[in-house]
Amino acid sequence: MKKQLPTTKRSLPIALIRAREVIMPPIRAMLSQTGITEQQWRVLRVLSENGAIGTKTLAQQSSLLLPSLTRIATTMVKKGLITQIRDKQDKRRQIIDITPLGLQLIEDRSEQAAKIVAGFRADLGDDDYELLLDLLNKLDINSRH
Amino acid sequence: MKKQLPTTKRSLPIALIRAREVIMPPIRAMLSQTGITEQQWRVLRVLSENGAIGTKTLAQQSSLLLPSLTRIATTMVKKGLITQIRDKQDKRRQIIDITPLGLQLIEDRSEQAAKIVAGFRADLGDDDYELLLDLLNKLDINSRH
DNA sequence: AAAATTTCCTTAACATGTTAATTATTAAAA
DNA sequence: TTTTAATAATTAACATGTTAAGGAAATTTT
Repeated sequence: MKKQLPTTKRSLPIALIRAREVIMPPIRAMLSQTGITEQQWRVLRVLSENGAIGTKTLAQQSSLLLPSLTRIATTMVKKGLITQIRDKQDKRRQIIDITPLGLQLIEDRSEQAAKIVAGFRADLGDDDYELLLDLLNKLDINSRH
Repeated sequence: MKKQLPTTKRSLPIALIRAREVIMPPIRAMLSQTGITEQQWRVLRVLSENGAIGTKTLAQQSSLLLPSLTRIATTMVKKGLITQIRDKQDKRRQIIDITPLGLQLIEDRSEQAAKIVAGFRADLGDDDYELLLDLLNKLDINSRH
């Protein structure tokens, strides 16, 4: 039996894009007040949770490709949001850390960001929201064959 | 009670990005054999399902912003995958249609694409797969306040 | 230890994402 | 009907996504 391609209305890749289109606008509106991008916000969030880490790890945890992070890091250093120091033990590595200014930015906006998240949670309902996160994570875990 | 921002590990925006990172590589591998991008593939899919439509509608249905579609359309016309004709009733509008070459490309790859989709469906399980799509769509629907 | 391989990161090149401004055309209002 | 407003699409500018290639330092082989 020949497999049929699902309609674009029932396509997982497209559904994931649409979901992001729904989720992001209020977050972008919030970020536009800060002068940083969605990706820069993710970098600050990861750093504030984990402290100083290598570029590669930071890229993975903030879901950025290395070439993107290289550029973003340059921008963020100029803005004074992060520092980038070469590791003395292993001179290939760069250690990135958040600055007080970066921490301040996160602090200033985290309540506002939390409210946006809470809004989506309320829209979808607590149970469905958690279920959605679980299913997305399951997709992630299953992929590590 | 002050709302807390969830960990990046439990963030919906990040989970959506990760899910896409999981889903896309095999699809990109398939597309790399065709010389078109993921976005160009979406455009062809939508056109093959709906026939000739205006640029704006096409952008919506293929989840692309108009400026992106403008550029993509130019590329695709050059490649001979689509045609772009100005509407005679309303000269502001452009009507985009798929060419036989574009249709051929879809046909040549749709079985291969369907197998990739079926693979993810199998990984997640039929029920969870449908549930995930439903939840993503629900997010979409609820957003139209 | 010299050569080959691997790892971390960067650079390059091109496509797309995103927001704002602009043009051309149509529709609506005064 | 002249002006004004709205619409469809494009252009511009900058940031990021994506793949490939490159450079420097560490690791492994021989």
